[in-house]
Amino acid sequence: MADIGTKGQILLHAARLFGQRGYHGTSTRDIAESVGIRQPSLFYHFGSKHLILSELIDADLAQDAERFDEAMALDVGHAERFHFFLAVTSRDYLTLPYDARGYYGDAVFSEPEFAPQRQAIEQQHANIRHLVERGIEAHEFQAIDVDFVQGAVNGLQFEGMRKREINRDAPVSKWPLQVADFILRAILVDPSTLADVRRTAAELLGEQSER
Amino acid sequence: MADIGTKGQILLHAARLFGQRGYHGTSTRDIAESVGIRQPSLFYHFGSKHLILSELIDADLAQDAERFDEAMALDVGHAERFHFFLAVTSRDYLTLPYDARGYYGDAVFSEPEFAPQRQAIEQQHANIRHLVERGIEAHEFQAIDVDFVQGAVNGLQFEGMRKREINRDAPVSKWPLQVADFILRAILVDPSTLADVRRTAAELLGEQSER
DNA sequence: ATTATCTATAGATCTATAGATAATGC
DNA sequence: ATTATCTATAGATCTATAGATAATGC
Repeated sequence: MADIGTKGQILLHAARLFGQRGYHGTSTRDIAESVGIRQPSLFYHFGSKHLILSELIDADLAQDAERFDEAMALDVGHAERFHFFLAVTSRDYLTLPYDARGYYGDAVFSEPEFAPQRQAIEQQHANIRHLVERGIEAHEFQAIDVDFVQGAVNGLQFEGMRKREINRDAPVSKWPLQVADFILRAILVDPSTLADVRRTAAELLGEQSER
Repeated sequence: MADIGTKGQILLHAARLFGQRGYHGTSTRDIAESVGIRQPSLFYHFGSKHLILSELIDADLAQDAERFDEAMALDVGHAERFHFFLAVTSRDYLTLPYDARGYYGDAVFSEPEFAPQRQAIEQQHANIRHLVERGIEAHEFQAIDVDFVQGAVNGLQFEGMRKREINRDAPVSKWPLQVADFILRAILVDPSTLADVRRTAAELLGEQSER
């Protein structure tokens, strides 16, 4: 285990506490106590409480954007591309060193301090809609409401984070492929092709470094 | 519009604010100002802040339990029963006079004051698993992980509430059937039967009073 | 000199209680 | 008498700043 320093410790403990109790349910004193320092010492590393959350989210969003580019660069069918994207992002969310549960779900994002993050989240949603639209155009996916599918993806990814937080021992390793399978089966024109799609996408997933 | 009295106004405004900013992000002063009374006047109607949230949740959970009993009493196949249950509960969540978004998603539920609600939520999850298990035994549903399906149902229902809160003008009326269709298509042994399942279930839904 | 912590505390909240006040209903 | 509000405020937070202190590195 690498030494992540006090700043890293703050991010780690803040992420866990925000996930468990929400942003407003966690005080800077809670975070400091968890890290083992005094409350004002936090402000040496972060200018304000909301910058702790911003830094956590920005890391997640940057990774999501990278995963979209990776998926777009793949020379495979739209079903395989979307399956890979869903599985890899679901896995990312569950394996991040700083746990992301409670972030997006937390209503705190409607506050003005987080306007830049809201914009990045909207970009991510547009990326998902784009993947689904291409699949529909290629007649691999049903002519389904792309906004609905984007919402379903969101809902399932949040739920994965929530479940992990509630039970740390849950068999999280199965979740990413379950999410990808579930969504693809629901939208594929021919669900019987799912086994093939899954095989190809799972290979791509295996090649990915888990970070 | 019926006169709901000050207590009803408090529930209405608190529900909206909890949904927008979370429980800890909403002060009793915020609620009182929204209603148009002074902050201490809230405590004439509710003994404490957390009793406002408890009352809101209890109403939702009681309705969910009723819907499960209704679904179990139907003399139809397991696919139709589950489709009906998903559509009707999704619709309930979106048409409640006191809006439920942010409640379950809010991490506040892990706090000790809400232990009774946690127990009722766990019962609701067990009900969903029961519906899926019966469908698997009857070979109408694939041999899918019932815990995963329960989580997917949760994730989609939360997402519906979230989307409504963000955009009040969103075409919410389509969402309940979209959720039911999406989940059924993903778990049915033979997805080509979905159109028939949907027809039967949608009729049952139409017979239901929207409350 | 720089880095990273600490103690002390300002000033702004927050929930909840005490007790006064006014209106309604017997 | 009961119901529903109000003003005033206690007492417990919360975020953030000021300024002291100690350790490390030139």
